[in-house]
Amino acid sequence: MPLSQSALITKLNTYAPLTSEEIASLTEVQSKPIVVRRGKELFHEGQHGQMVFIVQRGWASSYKDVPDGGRQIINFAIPGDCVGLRSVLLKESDHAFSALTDSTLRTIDAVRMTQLFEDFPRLRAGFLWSAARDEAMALEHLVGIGRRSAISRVAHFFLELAERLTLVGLATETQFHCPLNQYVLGDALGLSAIHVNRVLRGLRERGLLTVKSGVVLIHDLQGLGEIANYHSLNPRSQVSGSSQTGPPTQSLPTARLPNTRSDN
Amino acid sequence: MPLSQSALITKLNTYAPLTSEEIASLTEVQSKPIVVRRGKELFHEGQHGQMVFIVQRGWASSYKDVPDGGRQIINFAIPGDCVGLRSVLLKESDHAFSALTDSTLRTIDAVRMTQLFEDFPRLRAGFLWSAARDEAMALEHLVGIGRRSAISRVAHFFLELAERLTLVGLATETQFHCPLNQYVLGDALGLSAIHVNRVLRGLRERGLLTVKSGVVLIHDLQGLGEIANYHSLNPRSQVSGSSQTGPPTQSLPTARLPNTRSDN
DNA sequence: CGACGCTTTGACACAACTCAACAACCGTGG
DNA sequence: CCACGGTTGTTGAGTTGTGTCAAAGCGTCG
Repeated sequence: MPLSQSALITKLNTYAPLTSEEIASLTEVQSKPIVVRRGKELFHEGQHGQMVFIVQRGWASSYKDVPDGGRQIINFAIPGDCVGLRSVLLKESDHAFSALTDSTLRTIDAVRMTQLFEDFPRLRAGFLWSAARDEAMALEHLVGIGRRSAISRVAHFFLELAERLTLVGLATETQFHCPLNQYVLGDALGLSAIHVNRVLRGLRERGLLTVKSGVVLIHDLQGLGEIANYHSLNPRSQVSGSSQTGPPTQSLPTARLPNTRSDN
Repeated sequence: MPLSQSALITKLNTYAPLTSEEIASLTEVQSKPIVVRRGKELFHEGQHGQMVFIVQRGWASSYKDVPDGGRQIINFAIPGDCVGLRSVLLKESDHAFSALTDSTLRTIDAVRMTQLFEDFPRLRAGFLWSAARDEAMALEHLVGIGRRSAISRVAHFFLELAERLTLVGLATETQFHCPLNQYVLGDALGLSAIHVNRVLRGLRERGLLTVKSGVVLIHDLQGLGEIANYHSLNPRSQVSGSSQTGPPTQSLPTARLPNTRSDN
């Protein structure tokens, strides 16, 4: 069984060990591998998406277009990731999904997915748990864009990416391949591509991280963790961004409580 | 049955009509109403939150603190809203949750919730659908903060709020009560309170919207919809922000595709 | 070789933040 | 009744982070 196939299983196993029957059924409901070229739109916002995609090889992204011509990337999907669960629940997709590189994916039809979940409640629980985890990442993303400086955002992004890639064996402690150019990074981080460039230069000059021809080198995990104030998704591999070190990059406003009675 | 109690049921009914047995059980698993003062923290980030909160009266907020002293509000909970489902799935909460006004809530214990979902799959489906809807809102929020100008964000925020409040009978077409001060708004919208003030002035001067002593008055729904580029959560009550009208407030960068082959 | 995609840099503009001060409002207590 | 402090809203002046525009450098590939 190829790595990328087992990636999803490994992930679900983290939640609760799967029986061989569950694994067999999960494999069985999946379509044959689909190979797509980079740029291929798998589904668009508003589409009545009745299927889930599982990435086996390559990178993809979930995003929303804004009418002014820009877009916001919500999440990058890497091998082992499952995209579109929420779209199935909502009957129509609230975001678009495209391949960033040439990729291989499998799909699961919504109906078969539903059936699978009825037959194997533990699989349902596992998928829900995985979806909850993705949502937690999206929230962290929200906080980053809303309340963190550009440099902190970028540092945070690469740390999270490194951790995710490590989980599926696509990164070592200090380096990984990353096919995202600065335009794409900008769209993900809510920055202009040019500013991404400046921030990357800053990180490079501080000796923290280098991005060169599609390869990310992490020179100073600790230092990055401090700038990013990164908290690992996995409790064990905590980077421990010491919360009191260094001058705050930027001080941000704290809200006082509203002083209103409830009269609803 | 008080309005606020029926709000959740109404919401779930939108997904699929509930039987009286389902309604009875849903009511039965809930705790007695809990009355809290404004500022009360219901749970904090990282807490092993084994319960779900349902707001009956008052306003609350989900948020994450950032170490620099700022925070990002993820969502406001209004009567009928259910908070903490994801926390139950993840075993620990990825955000904090506090009352913004004096409020009344009910809780559902995680264990009883699980049992309820096993007994009534349609209730489970309803809750999941509701959660998916909340997440769709959070994503829209993400896009707003990442890719929209301040004025567009604020306009969008109030339109969405108006729609949500209308659904539970707490707003009319043109006005509603809103206990959020400018500091809180800033924390939600990724802006400083002072800038919120300036943006509100802008909206007022354009004759679009007024906020005065806790009451929001919408003067020009159409105009707001255009600035916000708002798309209704409910397909029927579309505000139809005409996508081609007016000069773009701000033009934003579009990413080109990365030119990298997949070699994962 | 030229075309293309991507990165890098500089100069400049502007949106949003900070600091500081003041005004309006409200409940409390003298 | 008025003085008071606390909270919130308003405004101005100055700063800064980030976006825009423009141009050049540099691999890679056909």
